[in-house]
Amino acid sequence: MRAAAEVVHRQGAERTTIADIARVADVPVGNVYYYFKTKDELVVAALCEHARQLELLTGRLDQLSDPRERLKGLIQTWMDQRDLAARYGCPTGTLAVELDKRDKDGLDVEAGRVIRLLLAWVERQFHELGQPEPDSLALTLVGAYQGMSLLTNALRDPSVMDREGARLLAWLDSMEAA
Amino acid sequence: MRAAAEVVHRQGAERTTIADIARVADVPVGNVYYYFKTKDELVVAALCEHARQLELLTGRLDQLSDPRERLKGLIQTWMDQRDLAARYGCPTGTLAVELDKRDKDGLDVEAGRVIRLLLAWVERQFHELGQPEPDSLALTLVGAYQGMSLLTNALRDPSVMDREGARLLAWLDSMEAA
DNA sequence: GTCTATAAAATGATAGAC
DNA sequence: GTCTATCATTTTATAGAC
Repeated sequence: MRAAAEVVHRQGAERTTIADIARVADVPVGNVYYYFKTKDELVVAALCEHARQLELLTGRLDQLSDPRERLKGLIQTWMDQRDLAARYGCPTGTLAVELDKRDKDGLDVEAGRVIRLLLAWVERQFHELGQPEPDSLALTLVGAYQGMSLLTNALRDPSVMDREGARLLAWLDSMEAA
Repeated sequence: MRAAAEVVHRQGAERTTIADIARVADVPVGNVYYYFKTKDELVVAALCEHARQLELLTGRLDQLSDPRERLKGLIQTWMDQRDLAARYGCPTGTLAVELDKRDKDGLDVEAGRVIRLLLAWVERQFHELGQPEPDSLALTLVGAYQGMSLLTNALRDPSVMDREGARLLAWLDSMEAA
């Protein structure tokens, strides 16, 4: 699953072959099919791995007492991954983009689920901050992150992440506490 | 080229076969290869088609005398395409995400070029508005668009585009003229 | 230039020995 | 549970008639 998440992030779901994942996981190709009946199940596994990473992160941030500091910690984590983002973009966002092109199979919905997880956590922080429209603010913050990840990636320029990240931090600081 | 742009937007570059494009263009598969030696050349063609559309749009907007109105017209155009964005995302952005996963072939750079085209035009408008850091503002505006397109698409919810678009319009209106 | 038929390659998936 | 060998399918790309 870890290999799947890593390779799918780097190469994209469609370009990734079972052989690619098997090589990174250091097992023969046939063996993969003992645990995952289809390639799509591997993609779901990659998605779950990202969800798990997100829960680990928000769990750590929840230790902080101030919701504003939690949000700033989230943004700082994103900024710390600027180089990875410049090369391969946000793992969840880029995978969602790819899966959203599909019909029929419910994989497109799966990708949305991880993003909803992030949105819900961010919304909770804004709510605790006493903001009047926490859902809209969450949309703006997560949207800004996905947008700056995409531009960082498309322009191959990590400094985009720094500049936009700094703007978001200042934005949070400028908010009135309730 | 029009068929390529359309199908690649809907299905993504990797999932799109030459046969898919040929069917939409209503020509036999073999004929496609008379004009495009490889599949990648078709992807480049789709990209050029998007660049052409962008130039048509900015050309129309340049007729407006006020740069602020030009930017608002751009955002309004994006909002008008909310339903397409909810189903398939931003044509240029989603294609860029996919091509950025590649190595070696220079196709990843090609995708960045179209986005740079948009960034440059937006930056020019902010410059004419007398804003001190037009490049940063352009990054913020285009980033916001890419982010809200991705969320609109991942959540399959056109209203995301409305809410975030309205926020951007208000943001533009709140800017001091120079 | 247009089209049909087909070659060539890549890759998802399985069978069966161990 | 692990691994090798292989099948079956899809898809890129080409050959050659018209």
